[in-house]
Order: sequence, then C-alpha cells, then structure tokens
Amino acid sequence: MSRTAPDPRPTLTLRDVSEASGVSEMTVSRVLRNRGDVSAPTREKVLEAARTLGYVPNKIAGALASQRVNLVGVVIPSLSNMVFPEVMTGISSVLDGTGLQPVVGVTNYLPDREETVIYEMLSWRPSGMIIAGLEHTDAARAMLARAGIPIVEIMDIDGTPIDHAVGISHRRAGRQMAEAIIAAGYRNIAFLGTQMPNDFRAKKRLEGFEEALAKAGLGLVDREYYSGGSALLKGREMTAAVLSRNPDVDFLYYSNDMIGAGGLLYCLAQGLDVPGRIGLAGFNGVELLDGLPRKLATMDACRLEIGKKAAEIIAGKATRGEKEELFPTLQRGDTIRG
Amino acid sequence: MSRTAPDPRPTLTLRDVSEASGVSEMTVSRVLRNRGDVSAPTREKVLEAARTLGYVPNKIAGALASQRVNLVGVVIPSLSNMVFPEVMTGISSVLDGTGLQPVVGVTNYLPDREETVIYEMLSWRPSGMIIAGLEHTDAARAMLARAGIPIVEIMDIDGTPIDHAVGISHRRAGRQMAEAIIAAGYRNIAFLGTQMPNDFRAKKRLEGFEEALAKAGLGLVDREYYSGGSALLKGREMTAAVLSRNPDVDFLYYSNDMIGAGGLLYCLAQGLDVPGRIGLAGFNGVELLDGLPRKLATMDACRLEIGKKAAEIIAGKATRGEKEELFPTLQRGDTIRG
DNA sequence: ACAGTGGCTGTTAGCGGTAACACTAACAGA
DNA sequence: TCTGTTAGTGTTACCGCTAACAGCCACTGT
Repeated sequence: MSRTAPDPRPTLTLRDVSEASGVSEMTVSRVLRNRGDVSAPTREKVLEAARTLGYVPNKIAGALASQRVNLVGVVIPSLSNMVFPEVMTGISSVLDGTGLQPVVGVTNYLPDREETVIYEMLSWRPSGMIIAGLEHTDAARAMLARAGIPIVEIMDIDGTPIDHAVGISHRRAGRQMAEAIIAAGYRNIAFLGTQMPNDFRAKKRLEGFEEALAKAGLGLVDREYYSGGSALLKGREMTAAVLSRNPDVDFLYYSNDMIGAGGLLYCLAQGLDVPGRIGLAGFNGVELLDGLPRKLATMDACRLEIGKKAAEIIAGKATRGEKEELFPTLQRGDTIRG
Repeated sequence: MSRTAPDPRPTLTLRDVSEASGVSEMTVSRVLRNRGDVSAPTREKVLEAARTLGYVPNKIAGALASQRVNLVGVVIPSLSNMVFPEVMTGISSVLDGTGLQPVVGVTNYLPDREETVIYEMLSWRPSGMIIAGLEHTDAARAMLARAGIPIVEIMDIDGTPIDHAVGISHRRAGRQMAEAIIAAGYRNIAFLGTQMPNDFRAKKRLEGFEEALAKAGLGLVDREYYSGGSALLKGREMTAAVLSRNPDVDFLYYSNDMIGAGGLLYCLAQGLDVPGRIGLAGFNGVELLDGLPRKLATMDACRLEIGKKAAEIIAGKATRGEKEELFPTLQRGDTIRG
C-alpha cells in the first residue's frame, strides 16, 4: 500500500500475459489492440489472462515501437477564467471517439513558461498541438514549425499562424462594440481591464475599441487596470474608482464579463440608471451572466466552436484553410440603451 | 507548413546531435540531462549542435530506457466549477521545481469514464496519481492498488483510501453548518443542490447536514435539485421555486456557492431581509463571493492546501499517514444572523 | 495431386534513448 | 616505477512493445 513498500511483483508485461495464456506476445498484442485476425478462442484466452493478471499495457513502449502517440497537446494561459474550460469541452467532444486524448498545459500568461510547456509537450511527440494565441517566443515558434505535426493556434486570428489558426478577430470585436456604444449615444467612455502585459487578445480588443472611438472623434475618458484577486470584487472597486474620479462617465467597457458583472452589481447597488445614465459592456459571453439581475452586454468568443474546429483539424476531420475566422455576435443585454 | 506536407527531414535523434558534435550519443545524452561529468568544451559543442539542429529529446524513448516518467496523473470530475482549478494551482505550486509534471484527466462525474481515464493514465506509467474522491469502480481501485506508485485520493476523507487520502470530512462540514444554522435560531430549513448521483461529496455534506438537523429534532422543509445550465441562474430559479412553494422557509442551504450566490441575488432583489427574515449558506469559499453585494456564508474546502499536500506526498516531500484530514473554517459572512 | 488462397500465429529487428560498465589518459602518491 | 584514483568518454545490452514478414495449416478449385 504505502509508497515505501517495495513492489511485490515486478511490473507486468506482455510476456506475462503471453505465458499465462500460452500464445506469443505478438498475438496478445493483437488481441489487446483489436488489430489483425485472431481466432475467437485465442482472443478469449488472452483477454481472460489479461483480466485476471490485471495487466495494463505500457503505452510508452507501444508508442516508441509504433511511432504513434495518441496525445494532443493543449497549451492555454489559465484554467480559472471560465473561458478555457469551455474550449476544452469543445476539444474533448470532438476528440472523444477518435482515440486521441488531450493533454493540458498551463502557462499563466508567461511566454517563457509557454516555451517550456511546449518543449515538454513536444518531447512526448504528440499527434498535434493546440495553442492559445498567435504570440510566442521565437524558439517556441521554431519548435512548433519543425515538429512535423498539425499545429492549431486558437482564439485569435489577428496575426500570422504557424500552421492553422481558428478564432475571432479581437480587434474587430473591440471595434464592433465601440461602434454599438457610439451609435447608442454614449460619449464619455472608460475602459476597465486586466493589467496583463501578455494578454494579447485583451490588448487587441482595446486597440480595436480605441480605433473605432478615434474614427468617431472620441477617446477614452478614463482607464483603470487591475491584476489578481477576485475579479467580481475588482470590478466593483475599479468601477467605484472610475466613477468617483470621473462622475460624468456614461459608459464602462470591461475587458471581461467577470469584472463587468462586478461593475454592474455596483452600479445597481448605487441606484444608477442602467443603461440610461450609464451603460456597461463586457466580453466573453460567459454563462454566469445569465444569473445576473440585469443582463450585461457582451460578445461571445465562440469558445466551444473554436475548441471543436481546432480538434477537427487535428483529428483530420476537416481540411481547412490556414486561418478560420469565426464571428462573435454582439449580445446587447440590458446594459446598452436603444 | 500544412499537415499534409511530407516531413522534409526525418525526426532528429540523439544520433544526429552526436554526429553533428563529434561525440558519442551517450555523451550527448549526459549533456542534455546534466548528468555525469562532461568537460566544459564538450558540453558547449553538444549544446551548440543541439540548439542549431533544433533537437527536442524524445521522452518516450527516454522513459522506456530509464523506467522513469516525470508525469503525475490528476483525475478530477470537472474543470468548470472553480474548485478544481484551485486544487491544480496547489498541485502545480509544489510540483514546479521537482521535475514532475501534472497531467489532467476529466471524468464528468461518470464512474465508467473515470475508470477509462485512470486506465489510460496508468498505461503511461506515471510516477503518481492524484484522484478526486474515494469512490471508484472496483476495477479502478484494483488497477490503482497494483500500480506500485503513490496514489493520493483528495477532497474527501470519509471512507477508506487506496493508499493516501488528503481532504476534509464533508459529512462533518454539513453537520457543522447545520449546527450553526440551528444555533442561530433558524427552523424551517430547505436544501438546494445539484442533481448529481455521483457527486458523493455533495451527498455526504447533505447527509451530515440532515443528521445534525435530526439530532435537533428537525428535518428539511423542502429540497430542490437541478442539473446543467448556469449555476447562478439556477440558484435564482430554484430559490424562487422553493420560496413560492414554502413561504415560511427561513433558511436556504445550497450545495455550492454559485447557486447560493444566485439565491442571494434573488432574495436581495425581492427585498427580503437577509439574514433576519431568511438566512443562506453555500459551500466552497470561492473567491467570487467577495464581490457579491453581501457576503454569503460558506465553508472553504481547503482546496489549495489539499492540492499542495497531495503533491507533496507524490513528490516524496512528506511522509504522512494514510489519511490526512484538513479542517474547513465556517465563514459566517452576512447571511446568517447573530 | 498441385499450387493458390486466406486465416491464424510466430519470429525478427528495431523504435530512441539510458544504466551499467568498460576503457583511457593524466596525474598523485608510495 | 608502479599502482590507484579520477574525470571524461565510449560500448553494450536492454526497456516493452509493434511493423513487417515468414511460416503453417486447412481448404479450394482444377
């Protein structure tokens, strides 16, 4: 039981099953993989022996011999923000049944860590890689390009993919939201977001947003950044800060729904007229928002769809162009007037 | 670039690096693993060659030869409920620097799926396994017990572990919460939770809860279950349902914080006096709650600590007893009177 | 009777590394 | 001078499995 106890029996191998069932290792291998013709009685004998011995095949040896690994590396920045779990769901839903298995690596938005994670994953010679974002270290790009396996960069398409990209244009998403806000008549607009030098997608959304503001002769009235902590709470605090600094602000654009939700709760608690006196919008379209007292305007990031399409490319179920752009829909909710 | 393109160069091996640098494969291997004595000039030559070739070692071959795999399997029911990401954080924080790497498998609360995931993982011969819960299929238990590696079952300690267990007593947690509620004078208590036949920990909490109620001569006035959908929204809906069915209910015990938060928002929107007229409590102590208009009573599940301790056992940094119980603290928040 | 066929099983030779040991040169100490 | 030691490097034999091919045995058709 205890890990200090010596393993009573040496690890089981094909040879053990082969001896127990009286056939060659090769035949056992065939039975366990359902490959090639094996007579029914032999198959039974082998399965019986494997079962009673409690044999678990050694994929390491199998992979080395067959030069095939049923693993797909998935490299994402974080698990704790509701967006990647849904991408994973999409990936799994497609990979299930293909024999391929996702293996997740988390980078915490650190480029060096991403490089390490990619290196580690490639050293297991996976059948494909799915990686969030288009920005990577030169070394990481080089490794991926040389790996000789399908690579899918997801979430974003504003850039040049190594092999394939599936995602949305965050720049366009930011622009669209700005246009909707301007069209609704808001003029004093503030931005509230994460202080993440390496969250390139949030950065691109903001760029697109400001671009559209500029085109309308507007600029951001205020901006506020945070890092760490409870996003919902930070949303409140930042909103309070912006409103006290700039009482005439009439729109708050949040870089994600979670802080947006915090801001919304704050505004409602303050008795502010939403969306009359002040409008709000977030980004992502997380399910969470459905339960809020008022529905926050947002834009879904097509997370499920992105996961599915990426997995389809890896599984060879889809031949697609280099870039596959998805188009998020603007959900006006109840926090933009009009 | 495209996956259909034939790999121009065959995969690089140690031999390529060895030839490029003019030393034996063994020496290259030593350099790349920092093992054994290699002269500085040789080391440089080798590293140089490896770098320019873009060599990525093949861990499959390495693992087979050395009989050592730096992987730790982590089997959890779900990624999307805020609790496991934090456990993962704890695991990673300890594993980082040990050379061990976590590999996550998700079971969606399905025992058969769990069995499959465990089988797949064991077939990679990991150095250890961390698995949520104490309830598994017989086959899964047998496989794990025979694997000859440290096994840590986490989250729960109400049961018999295969090897090690680190967690809290959910039964006790339920009991404690009930006692606090009763002590505060609430009498008409309802339960609202997930309809998950295989969420054994939620089930145990409820058992402990009802046990303590019974001891005080009380029983649940009502109960309501849900499955799927936005937890926050479900919390609202279920709360509305319970309150309309049972207007005199004075306490709502939720099986998790997310639906509790939904319920809280609903009660506040209805203008109910919380915690005077009605009290609420959840479970988990998720960070999210910090941003709510009022702080929901809850009990933290020691998630970070559990992850850390489990990883320490696997990493051999801690010799511990079979069961390691952690004690969650009751956080009364603002939704239990007194 | 014969080669031809197809179903079933075994044999051989690796896959790409590493453990364990063997070897060599250089130098120290007796 | 000789042996012992040590740092640095190479050789050999696998790790546990599978691809490829080589049998072998009915059984078929002619």
